[in-house]
Amino acid sequence: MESYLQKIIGNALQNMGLDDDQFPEIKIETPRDASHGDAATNIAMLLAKPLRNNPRKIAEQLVDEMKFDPSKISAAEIAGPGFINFRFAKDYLYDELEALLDEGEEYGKTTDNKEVKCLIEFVSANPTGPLTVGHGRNAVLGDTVARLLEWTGADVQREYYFNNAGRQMRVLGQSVQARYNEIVGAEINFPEGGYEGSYIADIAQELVNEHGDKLLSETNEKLFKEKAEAVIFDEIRKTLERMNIVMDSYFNEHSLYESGAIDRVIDTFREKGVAYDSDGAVWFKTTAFGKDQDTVLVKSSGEPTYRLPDIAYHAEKLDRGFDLCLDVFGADHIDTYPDVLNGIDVLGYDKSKVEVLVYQFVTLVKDGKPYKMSTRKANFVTLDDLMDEVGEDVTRFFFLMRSPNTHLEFDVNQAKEAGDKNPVFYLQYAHARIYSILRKVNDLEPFSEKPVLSELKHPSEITLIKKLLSFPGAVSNAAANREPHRLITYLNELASEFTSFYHDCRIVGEEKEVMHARKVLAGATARVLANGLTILGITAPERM
RNA sequence: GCGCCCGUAGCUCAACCGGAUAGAGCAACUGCCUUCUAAGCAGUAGGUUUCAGGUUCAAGUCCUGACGGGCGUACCA
Repeated sequence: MESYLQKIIGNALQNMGLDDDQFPEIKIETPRDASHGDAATNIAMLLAKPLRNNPRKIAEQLVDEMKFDPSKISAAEIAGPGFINFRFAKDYLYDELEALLDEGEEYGKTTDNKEVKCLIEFVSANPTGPLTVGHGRNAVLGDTVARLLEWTGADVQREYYFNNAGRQMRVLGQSVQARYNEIVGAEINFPEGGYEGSYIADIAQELVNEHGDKLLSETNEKLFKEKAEAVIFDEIRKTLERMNIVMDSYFNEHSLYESGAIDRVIDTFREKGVAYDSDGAVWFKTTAFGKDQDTVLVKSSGEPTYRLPDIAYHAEKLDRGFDLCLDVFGADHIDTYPDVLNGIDVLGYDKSKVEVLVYQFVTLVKDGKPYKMSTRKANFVTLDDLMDEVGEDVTRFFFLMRSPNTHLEFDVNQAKEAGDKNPVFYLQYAHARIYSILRKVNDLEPFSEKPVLSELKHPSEITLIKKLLSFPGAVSNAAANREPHRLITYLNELASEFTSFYHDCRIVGEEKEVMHARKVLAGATARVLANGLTILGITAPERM
């Protein structure tokens, strides 16, 4: 419809004696207020200055010149300072509704990102402990953006990047070793800044069960570390699965050292003159890119900082042939992003293929009070705990509810409410309610013939149809902005339009043709709700 | 100090590329269950979009400055 309108407006402008390059892009938007029609353009106002004419006069002339198909557009009106408002013909709505029904589970898919090979890296928590609420937003956001991209035609790979070689992992191994020693009654050497969570003791206990006290002879933490990593990763995978998230690949940072990718970055940086030695360390000349200070790539101890593998990792991803590499991370990592982009740029990659999705922090609120969390101090709330308490659907929904770049207040009390205080149920309830009606109608009346959709003419029916038809646009808008909450906003509006229809128009007991058409409309609504909830990774129950 | 994000109803937040009368939910108030699910619906009330300038036909949205909050600013990840 949008391209159709652009075409007829373009033709009209040419009839007025303007060439293609003499007028700006014709933008079609949906007016906020339904009384302003179904689509509008501001083109007359944009032309007011170049044509040195009153926008309303231009609009009048345009409408005179415009030739539209009455089976698609029923009216074009001039309003306000010079908007041209269009109204869709009912026949158009019925045709599109029929197309929606044909597409079924596929309805809402677009080709915006067709042929785009995309890698999205998210979660990427090192295996030092269970996933926490903080990781939750990352996980759900990443997965849902992945789903949105898939719905718009992209080929998406989900990747988890981790590091099992650093200092933190060593401390983790030492922490487990200390607990092991504690259990078998030997001397405890709990490391400074060690991990205090109870899961550490659980892992140690497992080792005791498997090996008794034979591991007392271990001189370093290696074995303990490996066990901890295996156990923790297993838990992380389970937690993700519970949230409907399945990774396609796990990428170990360490492989970048083995493949020589790290050395190649340093070498190239030296060649290009953006790396130098000083005080025993290797520095990246980030001041050349506008930063206040240069940045250390390799510490004087010989250990690289995380920036170096980050750069090598992004180069590696682009080597794998992705058109788009998305990173999801919290606001605290924002500073590394420019370094990585500048780094791969120096290496000769197209940095426009790398895009970062930053989200702000989550505050867990319970009984009106915020929680402070740290994995190391073990005063965190795990994602599993949260899901146990409020459920998987609610957890996903709450993480997606807000724009990624605002702080998220996760109110556990509100999330726990099974009733009207909880926004998740509103969508699920509308879906279940439709199924309840459909069950009833199917019992009463088996419909074999095609519905007569033109029976749908009540304002609530028409409004609902229009809302259903804007679903693909809502998906593509959410995908383009990488903002799942936009889809939630849409689904809330849809559920609300449905309840108005439910309120105004009965289905069961109506005259046969009307009942049939309304049943089909309700079914289409359930379809769109289900498709939307699928994108969000939330179930669409048939009974509640 | 510098960089990034944010400031919208009592609270939590929407508002697509700058568009027409700034919208929801919660909380408050008034009604509605012998009729398809009341986890719902209809309605009332609630706003100088933090402030001051600027850009233009049009600013919550863009620019400058101030104020307030978050995060970062490590030879930590």
